[in-house]
Amino acid sequence: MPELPEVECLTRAVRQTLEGNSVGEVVFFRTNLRTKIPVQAFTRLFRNQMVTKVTRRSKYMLWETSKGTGIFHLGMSGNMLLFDSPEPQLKHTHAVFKVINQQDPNAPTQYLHFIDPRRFGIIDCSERQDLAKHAYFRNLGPEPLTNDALGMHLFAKSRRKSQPIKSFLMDAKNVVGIGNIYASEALFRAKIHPVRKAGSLTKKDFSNLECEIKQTLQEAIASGGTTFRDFRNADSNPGYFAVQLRVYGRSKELCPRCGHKILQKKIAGRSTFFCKSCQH
DNA sequence: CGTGCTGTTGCTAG
DNA sequence: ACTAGCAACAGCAC
Repeated sequence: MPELPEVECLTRAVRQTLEGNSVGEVVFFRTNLRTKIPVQAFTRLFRNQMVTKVTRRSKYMLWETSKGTGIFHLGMSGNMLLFDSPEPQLKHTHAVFKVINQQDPNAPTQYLHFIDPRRFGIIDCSERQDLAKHAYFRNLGPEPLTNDALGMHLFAKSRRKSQPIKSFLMDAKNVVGIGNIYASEALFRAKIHPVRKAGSLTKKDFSNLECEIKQTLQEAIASGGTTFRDFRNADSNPGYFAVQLRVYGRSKELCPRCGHKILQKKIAGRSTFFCKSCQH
């Protein structure tokens, strides 16, 4: 499930399936997810329209047609899976999209299922051209993987902030896509203590952190790409990739770098894992 | 059986 | 202005 690497891999899989094809019927089994699904508008946007682009911004997946953009978010437990059947195959299936294969009309019809047990996900759409100004996106910080001045940006934004660096990293106004797991992981790798005041970090700290954030996310995407390539497989079940997490979920185990015990502590209500002997 | 956690994020209250 | 806390929900470990 969905931190940025999971959303990125799922977006790539959906891109393979959907780009250049169109969505046929859409069936909604429930319309009250985190927000109300605009069924009418959504149908107008996709009926007999080719999906020209499938992209990711932050943890949102976007499906573009000439009429507008479908906006999807997986929340905490969302997933998309491809099946040969239009009937729900799993509990908590909220929507099914028929995929019209333009290239090969003889190929068996496939159906993209949207599943989300905790219903914290979003299915929405917009007709506007300047999507960046949409309420979902207008306050978002830069993408961590493609921004080449990420360290400097974070340094500038963090001046005079007393907030713990971990919370600062998880705030999408500063940088998107760093969730609870990868915040602990990136800070461990950068040897920075999670409760340090964001404003106390130096330029050098942030340039180091930039590298570790990028590597952590990229490794997760690389390892997820293989597990996820085939998402027409109910076993590609919601669950994190088989990346080795170095500290997350490993309290009381030994630090892989120095052998001290890994600690767990709540920061802003979220479990945080770190090694107090090698993170300063 | 409860009870307390869990991937997100936008709103509220201090 | 900043920051912590909470709510929306199902499922799972204990």
